Amino acid sequence: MAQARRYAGGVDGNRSLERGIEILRAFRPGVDTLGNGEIAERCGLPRSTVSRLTRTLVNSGMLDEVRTERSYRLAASVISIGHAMRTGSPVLNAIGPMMRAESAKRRLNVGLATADRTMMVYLESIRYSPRAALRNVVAGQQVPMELTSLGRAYLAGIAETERERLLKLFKRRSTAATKALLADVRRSISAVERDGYCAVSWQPAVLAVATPMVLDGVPVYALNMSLQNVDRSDALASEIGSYLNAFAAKCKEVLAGREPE
Amino acid sequence: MAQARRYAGGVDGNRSLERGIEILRAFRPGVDTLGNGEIAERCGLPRSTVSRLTRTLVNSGMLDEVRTERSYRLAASVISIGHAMRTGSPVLNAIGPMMRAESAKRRLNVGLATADRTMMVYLESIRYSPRAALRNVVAGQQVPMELTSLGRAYLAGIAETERERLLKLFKRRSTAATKALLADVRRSISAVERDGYCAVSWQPAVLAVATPMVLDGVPVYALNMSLQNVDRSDALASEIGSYLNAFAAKCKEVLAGREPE
DNA sequence: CTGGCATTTCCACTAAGTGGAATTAAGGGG
DNA sequence: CCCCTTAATTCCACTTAGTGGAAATGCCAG
Repeated sequence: MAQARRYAGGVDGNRSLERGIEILRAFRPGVDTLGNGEIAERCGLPRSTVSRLTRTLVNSGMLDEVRTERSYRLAASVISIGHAMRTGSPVLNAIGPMMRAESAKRRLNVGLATADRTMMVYLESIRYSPRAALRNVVAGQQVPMELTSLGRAYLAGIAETERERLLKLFKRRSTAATKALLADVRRSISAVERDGYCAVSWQPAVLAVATPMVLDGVPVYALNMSLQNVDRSDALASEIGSYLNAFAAKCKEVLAGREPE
Repeated sequence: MAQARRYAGGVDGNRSLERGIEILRAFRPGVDTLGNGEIAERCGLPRSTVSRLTRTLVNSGMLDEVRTERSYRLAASVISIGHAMRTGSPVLNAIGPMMRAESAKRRLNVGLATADRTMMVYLESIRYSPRAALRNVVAGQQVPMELTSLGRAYLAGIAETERERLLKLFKRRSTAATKALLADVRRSISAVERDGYCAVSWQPAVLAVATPMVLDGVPVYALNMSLQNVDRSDALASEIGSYLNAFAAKCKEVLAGREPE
């Protein structure tokens, strides 16, 4: 009744399109090919519907058909759209070069990310390495929001209602240690409010420190700096934190200055 | 009549999904934000329809709304899907590391691309630089098929019917020099058939040599090697061409060996 | 405050999409 | 080699979900 009618002639959106996007999203690192049956299961859609939608996606160039195994793979078009996204991102364009410089100057990794549902996705990640190794960019890589400094900084940066919505989702999906985890997340959020940054080591021997970037006209981003092969220490965290605060301030300045194009 | 009915209850696909994808595609490097009106014009769709579809794309996380200027931007989700594509590409996974090694060994740029409609899109591009500079990856970048060695190698690798279809499209869009250009394209295709590779310099002082990679179960790819700041010379082209032929052969071997997973 | 432009909502219409059932195609033993 | 299982695709009657013109709303500029 009060149940807002989804998918009538109007306000709510387009069902087929939503479903098609959901199919594309079903492909993630680790699932390189999917057959119609598997897609139907994962997305909760009737098989005949999936069959039609995947055909459309193939015709539109978003999926490649793997005839031999009756399955599909993401097509190269998706990376060209991804490239367009990076190219068109004013935030990345403005501070990408600054991130590179900062990484070299401070001798640590510098990353920029924003949210994709309950994950954080890197727009850029500059890995510092003395020999300037090649593998710097892992743009598009996702890390879990609730476990990472990036994610927690993001949570600290968004509106409260949205934050609570997300926290509920984590509660629902985390199987174990939920209570403790959520408390830890809230502690990180408080840290951001107090110090401007939060520090987390969700991967062994990696210390990561992140801060939110709240700007006009774009989603909330998070900046991080991280170091490998170190022990967590509050002194180190606060040193990196102060670098990060200074860097974030500089970035915001630049973005405020060049935004009004 | 004979006009195959598009968009009935079946065989041809889904109209809304196709349109939604077309909207995403309207964002390309150079067009960072688009309003509904502009989208409507570019995609040839009624404005009210675009309004609904963009809303859906926002809800699905593919577009970000820029309230201040009543327009949209590609959202970060698209790069996470792009990342999944690269992660799931068996070809890129297999030969990406080989490309890196080859680039270092031969001291030149090595690229891997495939087609997105009438453009070639890089899956990977290893730029050789003595100081191992950072900016190596331009994955997702597009270059015109008819003007590049990559594109012409690709054309040489695909089925003839498809090739002729594409050539007709070039004829239609090229404003000038069509005759000469098409002849040049055909010359390159013959070169591939004769020598295994073709050489083109569509950018000043860059010599690029490319060869097709025709494999089972995946689209046709093209590999290229290129050098900056050189004069075009047949001797140089044939030297690089022989490197490329050898490298491509090695790649095909590896791919044949590890395909049957 | 008013006029012009752009976007969104409304709404009657019906084509377009849906999904269960039937059909076809694809391996895998026997 | 052929049958049998399993999965994908096509059919088709149904009707909902999407459409697009027109009206309404919202937004700036002057």
